[in-house]
Amino acid sequence: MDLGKVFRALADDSRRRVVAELAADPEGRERACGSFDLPVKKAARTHHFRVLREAGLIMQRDHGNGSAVSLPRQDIERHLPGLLVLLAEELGSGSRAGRTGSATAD
Amino acid sequence: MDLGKVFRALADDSRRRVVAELAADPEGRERACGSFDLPVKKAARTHHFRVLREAGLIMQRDHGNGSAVSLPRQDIERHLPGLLVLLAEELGSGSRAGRTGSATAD
DNA sequence: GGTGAGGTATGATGCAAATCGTACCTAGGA
DNA sequence: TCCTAGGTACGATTTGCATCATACCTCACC
Repeated sequence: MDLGKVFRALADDSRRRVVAELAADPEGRERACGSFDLPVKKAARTHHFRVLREAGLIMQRDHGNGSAVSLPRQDIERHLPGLLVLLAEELGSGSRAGRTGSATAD
Repeated sequence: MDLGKVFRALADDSRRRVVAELAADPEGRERACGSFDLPVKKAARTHHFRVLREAGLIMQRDHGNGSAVSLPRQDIERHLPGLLVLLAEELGSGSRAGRTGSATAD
C-alpha cells in the first residue's frame, strides 16, 4: 500500500468526503456512486472514484447500469490504523460538533 | 487542525520524508533544516518546511543564522493518532525493500 | 568591516491534477 | 424498439503545485 497514493487521494476534499461518508456508516454498507453529493460533474466523479480505487481506499462493484462502492475496512485498518475514525470525525465536526468538549479550532 | 492541509502536505515525498525522519527518532530531538538529504535546492526546501509548518506537522525554531525543526508530537498524536508510527514504518520499509522507482526523484 | 553559510522572498516555469463537454455504453422501463 | 438514467472514455482547458534562479537577510567567524 503506497502512502503517497493514499495521501494524494485524500488530499482532495471530494474524495475525502466519499471515504468519510462510507466510514461513518456503522453498518459498512455499499453505496451507489451517484448517492454522494459532490460538487462536480459526472466525469470528474468517475475520475475521483478511480483515484480512490487505485489508492486502495474503496472497492467498486459494477452493475452495468450503475455501480456501487464500499470500504475495504479490514485492509485499511490493517495498513492505516485509525484513518477511518479520523475521516469520520472530520465529517461529523464539519456539519456539527460532537466531540468531548474539545472545541479547539481545527 | 485541517485534514486537507495535512494530507496535502504529506502527499509530497520530500515532505513525508522529513516528518518520517523526525518521527523515527526515538529521542524526538530537534534537527537542523539542512540536515535532511532532500533532492531539492534551498528555495524548495524552505517551501516544503513552510507547508509542513502551516499544516501543523512541524515546529520551526529560528536561530537567525540557521533554523531547526522538531515534531509537535503531543499535538499530532492527539489529532492524528497513529500517523507518526505509520510514517516511520514507511521510512524503514522504504530504504530496505525496493520501492517503485523513487530513487530517481530528480 | 568583510566574507561565507544557512534561510527566506519573489517571480518564472513546467508538469500534474482537477474539471468539463461530449460521445459512447449498458440496463431498465414505456 | 426507443428513450432515459447512471457510468465510463477521451480530449481540452485551467488551476495548482513543485521547482528553480536570483536577490536579499542574518549571524558567525576572521
